[in-house]
Amino acid sequence: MATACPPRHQFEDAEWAALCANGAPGKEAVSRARHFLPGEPIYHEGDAATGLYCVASGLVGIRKVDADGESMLLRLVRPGQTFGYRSLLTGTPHGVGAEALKESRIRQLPAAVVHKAVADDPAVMLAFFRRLARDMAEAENKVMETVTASCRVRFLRLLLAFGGDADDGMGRGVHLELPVSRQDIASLIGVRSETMSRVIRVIEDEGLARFKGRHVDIPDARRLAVESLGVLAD
Amino acid sequence: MATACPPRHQFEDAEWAALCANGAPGKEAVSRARHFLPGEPIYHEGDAATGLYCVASGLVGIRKVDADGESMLLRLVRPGQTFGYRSLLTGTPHGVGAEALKESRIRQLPAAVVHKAVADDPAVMLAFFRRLARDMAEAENKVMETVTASCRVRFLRLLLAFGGDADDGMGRGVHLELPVSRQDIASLIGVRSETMSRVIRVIEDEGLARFKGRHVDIPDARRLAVESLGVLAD
DNA sequence: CCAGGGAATTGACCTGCGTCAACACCGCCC
DNA sequence: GGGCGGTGTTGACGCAGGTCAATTCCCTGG
Repeated sequence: MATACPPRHQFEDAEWAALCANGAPGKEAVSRARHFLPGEPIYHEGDAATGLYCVASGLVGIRKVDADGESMLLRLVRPGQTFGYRSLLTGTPHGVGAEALKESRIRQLPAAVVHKAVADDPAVMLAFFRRLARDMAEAENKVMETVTASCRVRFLRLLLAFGGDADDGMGRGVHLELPVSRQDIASLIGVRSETMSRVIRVIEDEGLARFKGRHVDIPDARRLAVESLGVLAD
Repeated sequence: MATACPPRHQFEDAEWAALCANGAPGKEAVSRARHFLPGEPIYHEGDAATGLYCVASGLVGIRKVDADGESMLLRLVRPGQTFGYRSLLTGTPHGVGAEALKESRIRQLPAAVVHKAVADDPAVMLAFFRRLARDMAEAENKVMETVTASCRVRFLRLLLAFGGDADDGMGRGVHLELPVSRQDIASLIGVRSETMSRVIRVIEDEGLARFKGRHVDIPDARRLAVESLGVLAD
């Protein structure tokens, strides 16, 4: 998946663009923006939907807690992406919670505006469907991975998803920044934070990557990509 | 709308009903039916979508294989439910495969008919969105479960989902039939079949249920439901 | 500058589940 | 009947990763 995306920070999602184009010419009029601090919840599991959200800047995490209070980070929502559309469109309570992971600026579109846009233009609904289909595919991959792949492999794949695949071709050496805390990373791949530490240590010892705070240096991205495929005994 | 088939086995899904009402008055004309034997594939991962499917009778499994060839059963599709709509509507190749788990009768609606129905009536798209939202919620639950719950608990929950919660109130004693082989059950909860056998043995020893072939007797459904919540101390 | 608190790391220990291998069961065809 | 492939069961064993506890690191506020 080669991603060529320089201007990626604004309205890259089709449905949000459609909504703004459709809902109102002066989109600033209907879309309010709010500020959230790290850890601050945007909505809780079980809440009724009140609108549609879009990350203007910062980072949002979609979280779910199960019966025994165990919580897990299901996915990240990056700048330009919308979220909260599912329960808004189905009219059911949120099945997951959303919270700011970094200081974030979140645009919100009132439910009425969204419903009007959906009613006015059938293409909007299709755009949301596509978005949900992508999320669904990712969820299915996640199920497979957590069952079949070791936590080491899952972490390597996450690194790639974070941009470790941005190989500069020959410059040899990729640098990236972890978007969230290690605890959250652990939660994303479904392991304890202690295990996360150990895995990172092993990966450093193998020379696959170096970790300093949230900075990661990957000397050989190609090798890391190969390792991320799992131990398929050559 | 209920013409051809017996009581509950037909068109219970909103979107399929809408399609038939909408697409053609004489629906038998557009909806072809085919027979599949157990294990027979309906479509493969990576195939392009050619139409929409609905289980008239039998049972269908949605399967996914990962890079190393490991395969896993993601969910079951029961009579009356549609499947294959996702890649049809997004225009992308199937991300998962579908196969008959029992001898099955599958109705198929050509892509053109579905697209016309979607274009004619916006409510159809919404119905599909709702369906996908339900599937997505289940996928998210599955992710959580595989990470947090033991395989014993996951199996108990699956039993409940299979109808073990059909408590007759006072008659004390629920009987149900496993819809698939033990290998497939193992695959559904993401464990090896050997582990599956052992878990079943433990559950029998605890007196939670008795297994004979595909028949299961649950003496105390309430107790099983409690156990399925996990080992939350005292 | 130090104190305090959360994040991260490390160690010791234990167990759930995968793996490998052997075996039992059960329908099916010759 | 007798071999036989597929499905399920059982045993022995190893290890990945969870758990508990102690320690260090880092950041922020006084």
